[in-house]
Amino acid sequence: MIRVRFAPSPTGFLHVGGLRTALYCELFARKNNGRLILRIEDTDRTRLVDGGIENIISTLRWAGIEPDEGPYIDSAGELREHGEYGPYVQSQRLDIYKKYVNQLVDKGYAYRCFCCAERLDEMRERQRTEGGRTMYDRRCRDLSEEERQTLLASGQPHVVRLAVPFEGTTGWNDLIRGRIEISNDQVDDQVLLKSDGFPTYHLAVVVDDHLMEITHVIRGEEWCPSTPKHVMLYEAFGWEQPKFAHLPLLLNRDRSKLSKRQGDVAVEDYRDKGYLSEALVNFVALLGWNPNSDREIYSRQELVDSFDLTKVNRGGAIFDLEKLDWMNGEYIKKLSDEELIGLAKPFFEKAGLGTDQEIIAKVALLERSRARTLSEIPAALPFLFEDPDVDPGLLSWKKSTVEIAKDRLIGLKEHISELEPKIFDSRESIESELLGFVIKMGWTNAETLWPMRVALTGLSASPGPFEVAWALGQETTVRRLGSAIAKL
RNA sequence: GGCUCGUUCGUCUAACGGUUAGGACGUCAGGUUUUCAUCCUGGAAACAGGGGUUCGACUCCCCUACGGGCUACCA
Repeated sequence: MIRVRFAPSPTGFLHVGGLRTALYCELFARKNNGRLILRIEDTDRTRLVDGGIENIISTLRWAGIEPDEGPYIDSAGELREHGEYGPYVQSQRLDIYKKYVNQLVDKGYAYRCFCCAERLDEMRERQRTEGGRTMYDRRCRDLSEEERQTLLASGQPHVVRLAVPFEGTTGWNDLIRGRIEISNDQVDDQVLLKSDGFPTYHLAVVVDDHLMEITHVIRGEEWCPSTPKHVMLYEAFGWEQPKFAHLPLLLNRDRSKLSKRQGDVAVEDYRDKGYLSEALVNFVALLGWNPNSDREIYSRQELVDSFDLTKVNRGGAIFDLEKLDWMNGEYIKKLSDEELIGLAKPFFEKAGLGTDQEIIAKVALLERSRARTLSEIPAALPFLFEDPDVDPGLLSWKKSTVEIAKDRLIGLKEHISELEPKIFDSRESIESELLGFVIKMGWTNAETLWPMRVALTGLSASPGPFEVAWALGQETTVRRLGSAIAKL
């Protein structure tokens, strides 16, 4: 049984890079009929954020990622856990780590270190000025049993460090990168247990992955340098190692690791800007991997079916919004009317444009071919909410005359004001009615439709006049035609 | 600085060692259209550089350059 985990820290929001990692974990699990585990790595108490766990869970859910095990939010909004391998929150597993770290100390794979922060800082400072690598000098590794007992008895705070072998090399076969080997003399005597009794990432990740029977560790490339430490821990414990797959990073435009400051990195930022979760997921899935076909748009099932971890790229990918915008527009076009209206509604409320279902529906449907994000829909058609200030100079079509514009507007106004109100009930009926009228009158499209559109919208670019008339309704349409005529 | 990973159009990417190096976004030019958007057609645009290996290298090896990551009692 394949078991993969997504193991974020609850630091306040889900990073889009984290979303991609979670997605690849999910695709891999589903493809192989395995299980996806969510584990919360909250061993750094200084970076905890209230509600961080709930935020991760709900954001993953928004993206359509539902772990099989781990913390979840029940229908009553309570945080609970499911699965046989819990607890799935590391801060609730402290006793477990303590037990295993003691095993390591007993067997000589780890040792207690009493060095204080000041000494470590000084040491690194000196190492830096000497131009070499900055690593713990292993002073406490050589403490005699007597010295150690004395320090321990004195209540001196201490950490537990991994006793890295002095010689040799440690490596692993990365599913994405192939064999990676690192000389042991480059590996620091990593702190495993902090003086506050919390484990560091390195200890906790190995213990938990083993206990939770994780078969594949899928994580970001930034973990490559510390993977030898993890391999050493597996060896020290005598545990079978999982397979490792290190994903390429998501990058800023300047090719540095994707970060705040250079744009939005929180998934919720994209949600709030009006990106559809399907679009964001589709986009992010194709950053670093693709199904080797000429298509760009894939359903979730298609992604699952074609996913292949070993085909993931090795180079980092710039998170470029232009293509995301296009893709989001494609997804908006595919939405049903009901879906589009439902999704657009919150953005109207946020823009302070009310919750009038009818007007939201009209705006959303008029904008669907234009919109790249949901948030730009409410602001796109201001003339639906109040009468525009029409520039008289704009009213006649560029290749026509003011006289013709005025004549057409008068004709349209008279005709429209005499129409049965129910013709305005549907977009199709009003469009075919007015189109038929223009043809019957023998008017050419341009010299008629341009003035009408400008009279109704005041804009040089907007949706077509008939659909705008439908959206405005009979009364407003007639009124605006009237005030435009008065300006000519 | 040390260690390590990477490098195909501007961007995301495809290409059993044999292709006019393909697609998509963006861009440019046309077309459809009352305008914008949509839609259609077409164009420009890439194998980082140098050595090998090979009958033949984008594909394999080495070097260089450039870029990234890591270098915490953070993950």
